[in-house]
Amino acid sequence: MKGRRSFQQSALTLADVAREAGVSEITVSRVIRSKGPIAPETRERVEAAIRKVGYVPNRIASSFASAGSDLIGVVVPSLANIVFPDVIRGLHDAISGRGFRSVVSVTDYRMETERELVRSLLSWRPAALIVTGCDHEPDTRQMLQSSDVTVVELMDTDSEPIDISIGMSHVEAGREMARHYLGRGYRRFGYVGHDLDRDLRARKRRDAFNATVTEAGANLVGEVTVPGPSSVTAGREALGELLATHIGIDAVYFSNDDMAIGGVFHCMANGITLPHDLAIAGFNGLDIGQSLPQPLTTVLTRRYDIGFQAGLAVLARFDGLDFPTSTDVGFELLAGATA
Amino acid sequence: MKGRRSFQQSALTLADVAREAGVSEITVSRVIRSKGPIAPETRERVEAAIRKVGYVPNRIASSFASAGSDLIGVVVPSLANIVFPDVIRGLHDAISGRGFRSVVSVTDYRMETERELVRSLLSWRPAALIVTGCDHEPDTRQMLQSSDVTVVELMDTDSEPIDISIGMSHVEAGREMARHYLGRGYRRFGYVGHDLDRDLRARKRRDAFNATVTEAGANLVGEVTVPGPSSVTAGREALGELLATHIGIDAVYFSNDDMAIGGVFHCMANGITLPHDLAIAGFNGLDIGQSLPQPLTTVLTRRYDIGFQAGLAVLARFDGLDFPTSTDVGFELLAGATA
DNA sequence: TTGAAAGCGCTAACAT
DNA sequence: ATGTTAGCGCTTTCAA
Repeated sequence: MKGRRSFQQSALTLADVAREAGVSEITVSRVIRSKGPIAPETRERVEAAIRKVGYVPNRIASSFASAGSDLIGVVVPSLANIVFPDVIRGLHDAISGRGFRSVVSVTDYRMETERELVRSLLSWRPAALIVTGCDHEPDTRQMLQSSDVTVVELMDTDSEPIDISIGMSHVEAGREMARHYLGRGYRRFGYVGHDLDRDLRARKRRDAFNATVTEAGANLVGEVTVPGPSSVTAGREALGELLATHIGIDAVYFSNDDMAIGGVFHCMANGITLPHDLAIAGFNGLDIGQSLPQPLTTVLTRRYDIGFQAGLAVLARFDGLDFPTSTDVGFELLAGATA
Repeated sequence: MKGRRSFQQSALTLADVAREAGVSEITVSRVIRSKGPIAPETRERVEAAIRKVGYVPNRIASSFASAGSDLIGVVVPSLANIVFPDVIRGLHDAISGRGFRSVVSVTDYRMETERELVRSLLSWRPAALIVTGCDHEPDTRQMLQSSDVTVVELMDTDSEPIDISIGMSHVEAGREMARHYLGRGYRRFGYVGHDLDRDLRARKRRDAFNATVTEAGANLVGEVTVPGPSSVTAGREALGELLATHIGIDAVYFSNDDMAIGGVFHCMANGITLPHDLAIAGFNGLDIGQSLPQPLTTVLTRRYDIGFQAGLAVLARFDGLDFPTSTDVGFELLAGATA
């Protein structure tokens, strides 16, 4: 059976390899890091010795000695839908080749949790810290600012960045969908969302949507928000509730595609014809929404790109290069067929 | 602007806090780790000093000194659908409270990549290494076996575990769906899948399904597999292709729910009535499939549980407790309405 | 191109 | 309840 505490490991060290190869520790170290001048012959001998004894370098020790790690701390609010996994995919594709690894933590949309995770991740002396959104507790902001690590704020470019921000304007996305609806003649609106006290970007979109339709003199007839996270099931049920309790709604804005797809399913199951009887729009542009018999009207977000750009930003900083303070990856309104 | 290389950090150390609080370094260390006896009065003084100077502990140094980290290496094949994020959610919920962090890496279903990631993660002296599946390159298996870390293999219990395995039988899942179809009188089967050379668990399900229907004397009429990863769009197109090139198929087994939901959408868009004209079944029991106007026939997998149990296994080992070598979390056939 | 010496910041083990 | 000592395995700096 395996050792229990995971700790004490194959106690092989540089010294063991050095002895085997008949060189000094520092030479082995140089070979491993491909740093400094090494005679080809020496390199081969050392590499053979490493293979022979089965040496696994100790990154804890090397990070310690060089006062910094190749870890990148990542703080996301949720892994419950595909949005943040998409971001992380993009990040990995940018950084993996350079040997960086991500340490992912999840806040569950709680600001206090974010603060503790940032504190904890900072203690790993990461090469960078990537957080979600631009709204943080004062303490969190303070820690991020006063630490010397590269900080990347993702998703949202509606506020001043701490260091580097990469994302899009959620205010603009909400406005854009409102304009789309208004342009198609819809006037009596409903909203179906999830927990807006926590998901501040969804709130921004809704507020901007509401402001825009109100300015245009249209009506906000009703709103249903579910207490928990977004899901297809929640969207389906919430639309049922909205339509049961409010009459005359001709278009519904959903907090995201998961919720909106649930709305589409409610309509399918209840003989409501889209977009004739009701218009539906979401946010994110998920593959599944575009694969529906009638493609979902939505806003395509470039989630993978956001993660990838974040990775490039970290690499640029690591290499001592400049990177723009704020990068707007933009979004695209997909007209679809549901509105 | 921020320091570029992320490295040199607020050079505060235990010594600074110790000086401020008028105690020794080890006392500060004990307060931080809540370890060993500390006078309440001393604790307060130290905590005040930590706050005053803004000390952030150095986990690299502490891991180094104590010969092991609180990091848990996680190797998954993909983050492109919700399955592995669900696993990671479960894992986080089990371990976060104890201060463990996960270092997530993605193989993209490549065995060679898995080997390199395992090698790299091992060098962090992790508290545990969590990998996906029970099929690995000989080198990988060797590294995992000879290292002293706790190894947890996820998802698949169809082979002998290296150390601890948590999952379900994919062979049994494939058989079960075949029996379900056969029991309902279907006899002419099709299969729609994604890249089976890489996704070995999907392959196990298909092979078991095929074997079972063949034993029953039923026909495997045709199969379409797409080269890339699974997706709703791919499933929709692939079913179109299958039906265009093979006649007389009355039931299709999909490699997973993403693909199957695409199949459902193809049917919706082409006037194919489920399950009268065609039966469809998937695998995973995603929320969205169950929210369809006709709930998808599928096998519910306990992904979150698998991750959570993996976390419990790691904690148990860390605490020097036993944990079962193999845990089968089982699965549940959801009859749904599409088959 | 290679090596020797020093030390990174913390914790384990052993006093007191 | 607190302190002293030693050292974890590597990299940095300086020397040869």
